[in-house]
Amino acid sequence: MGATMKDIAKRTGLGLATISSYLNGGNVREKNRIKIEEAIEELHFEVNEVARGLKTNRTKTIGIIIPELNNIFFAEIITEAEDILRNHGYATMICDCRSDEKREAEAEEFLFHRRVDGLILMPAGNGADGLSRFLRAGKPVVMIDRKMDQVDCDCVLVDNEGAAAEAVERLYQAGHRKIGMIAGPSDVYTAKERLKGYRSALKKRGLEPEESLVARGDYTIAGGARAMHQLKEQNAEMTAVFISNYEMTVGAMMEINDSGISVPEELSVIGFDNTDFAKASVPRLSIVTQPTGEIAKCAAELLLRKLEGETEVRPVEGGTAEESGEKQVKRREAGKSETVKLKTGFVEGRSVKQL
Amino acid sequence: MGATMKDIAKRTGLGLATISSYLNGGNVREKNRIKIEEAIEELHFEVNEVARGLKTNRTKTIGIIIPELNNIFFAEIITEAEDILRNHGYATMICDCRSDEKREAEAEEFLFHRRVDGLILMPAGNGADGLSRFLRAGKPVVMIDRKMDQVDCDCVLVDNEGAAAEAVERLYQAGHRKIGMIAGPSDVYTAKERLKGYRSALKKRGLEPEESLVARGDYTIAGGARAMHQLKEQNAEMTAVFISNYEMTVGAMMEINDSGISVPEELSVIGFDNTDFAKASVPRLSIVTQPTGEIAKCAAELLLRKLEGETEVRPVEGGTAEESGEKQVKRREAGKSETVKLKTGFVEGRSVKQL
DNA sequence: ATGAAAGCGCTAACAA
DNA sequence: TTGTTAGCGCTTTCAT
Repeated sequence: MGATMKDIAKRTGLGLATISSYLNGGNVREKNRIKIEEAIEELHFEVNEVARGLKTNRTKTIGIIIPELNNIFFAEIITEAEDILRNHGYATMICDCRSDEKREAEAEEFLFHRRVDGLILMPAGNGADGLSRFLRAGKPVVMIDRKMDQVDCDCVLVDNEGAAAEAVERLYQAGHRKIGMIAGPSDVYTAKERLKGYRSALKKRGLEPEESLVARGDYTIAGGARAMHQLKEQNAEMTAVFISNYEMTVGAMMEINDSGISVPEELSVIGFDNTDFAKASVPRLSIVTQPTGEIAKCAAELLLRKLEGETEVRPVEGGTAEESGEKQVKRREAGKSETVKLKTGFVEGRSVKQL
Repeated sequence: MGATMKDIAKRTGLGLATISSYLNGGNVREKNRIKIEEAIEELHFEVNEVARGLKTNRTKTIGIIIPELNNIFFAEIITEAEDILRNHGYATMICDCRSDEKREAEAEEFLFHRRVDGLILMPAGNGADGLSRFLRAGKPVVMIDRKMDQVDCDCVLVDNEGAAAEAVERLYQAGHRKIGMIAGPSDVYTAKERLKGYRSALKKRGLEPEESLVARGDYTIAGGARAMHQLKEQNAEMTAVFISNYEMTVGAMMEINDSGISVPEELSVIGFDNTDFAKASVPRLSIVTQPTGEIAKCAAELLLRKLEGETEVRPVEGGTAEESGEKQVKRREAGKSETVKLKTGFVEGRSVKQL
């Protein structure tokens, strides 16, 4: 086993409190400081954060629960969040629950037992029971990409409705009138919002949303391909399609390519997420993008603010200062839960034809 | 604060040891079991794994250090590894070091202070100093996708050389003779191996590897695009190209599309990794694939075996039994470090033209 | 500025 | 089977 503070104390002839004080940046006489540092060096001492956590009741660890790590949208958020949190001394324990409610509940319990100080989660299910233990224990929870009315916690959302509406409006502007949509699962928050945006954009232009123009996918590649197939079968006159998440965009493109449809000549396409794929597609895809970095930043900051007791959360070094003009903060109850809704972006490609 | 074992003891009138015994699956009289369970229920007791970890000196936590979480290859490995480890009661702390040696060293220190029981890492740098503390403390380390002779720890590798050679051989078989390669950074282990494979495959066929046919990328999208550009500039007669990682494949495809080169008519292409992208490309890309699931499984199992003291590591439920025929285990020193080298796969697309 | 001592929530002897 | 007790390595009063 490694050396402990006790060993350092013995070695230097100093008391435990002095060592502790030194380790925590307290004042120590110069002479002693040197002695301590020598002892630490010789004994290879390294603090035991576990013991510290037990004593202070703060593990400096954040739990993150996501539906799929193996998904660029989530992975990007995690990368950024982990970076910010670690810069503030917090470790992150990530649990991938494979979009499964049961696994999600297990992850909540698992992380609670490990006494994480806070939680960032993107719920797969709708049940929020598992969160109660965190809330009861006064541990902050930030929800991402989903909104649950029964739960009182901070939320970081994206303007999904607006994003979908914008995509449709762009297609309308380009002269399209028969605009299809590949929608997501009817029980997923973001999917509902995006569908709402599609419909409202059409209505705004006096077009009646036709049921046949909406195909349900399940946010997977295979589902996207199926939905695309169905859409073409049912709508010979359709000239454009809006696909409402990344995986389905990939699937739809596969189907489009396989069936020899040429984009944008025969069909205009607006996809979702992942600039890389969009850029490498032929032709370059026009897509709605989500501000993954901003999402992570907001979530981490919301959490840190509660954790550090509302004291200033220093901006992470190197973080670009004021790009947050696009942030709309909506306070719900003073001092209580906050909901932040972020704007989406749009990357222009060559997959939309001007009619 | 939540209830502790002491509270349960008081509430039931039993001793601490009895509660502990109950919690750890020991024998407790039926009557008492019920009393304990009632108390746990009423007091909302949940074990404190931090305290347990302090006492037992085992945190049941594994550290994972990777160059980029935001990278499908790594993300897939993590997903799988996290799943297996959690099924064995281990949490995972993931540190993304952004391919930066300094961050990597920080991560090692960070995780050690948190007393992780073991480490899985894919080193960004070549310095292995940070690992010594783990090795000295007797904590198992498994290295993935990289081999460092100075370090004595388990390794899980992929037959990179063989994979590259196979790709080149396929191009040769299709009649190509001027075969280019987009290689990775000259200081990265996998990149070196893949380049070696390219060269040996050519030599085997009596072709002398020409320097101009190899362009160096840096394993990024932008680098892949640049390398592709350079390759075409320098080699008008080149009829095929092998691209040696996923990001560069995306970049190269972007460049190819932008410059109007048609695949495979004018140029045959074999890419690397990520089946989804390959399938959604036009035409479908032929690619070398890496067995991410197997890599994760091997790494996790190697770790668990050391952790659980060489006792049987139960296969995770649902894991397909004997697909491991392709696994070549090479013992280096009995009972000491093991190196596992896994075979790559190949997905046939339509990006290679038969000449 | 430094030391002594108590205790965070748990496990593990050892006794009973 | 169950209870008592002593720590795991640290922080934190409270003295000095």
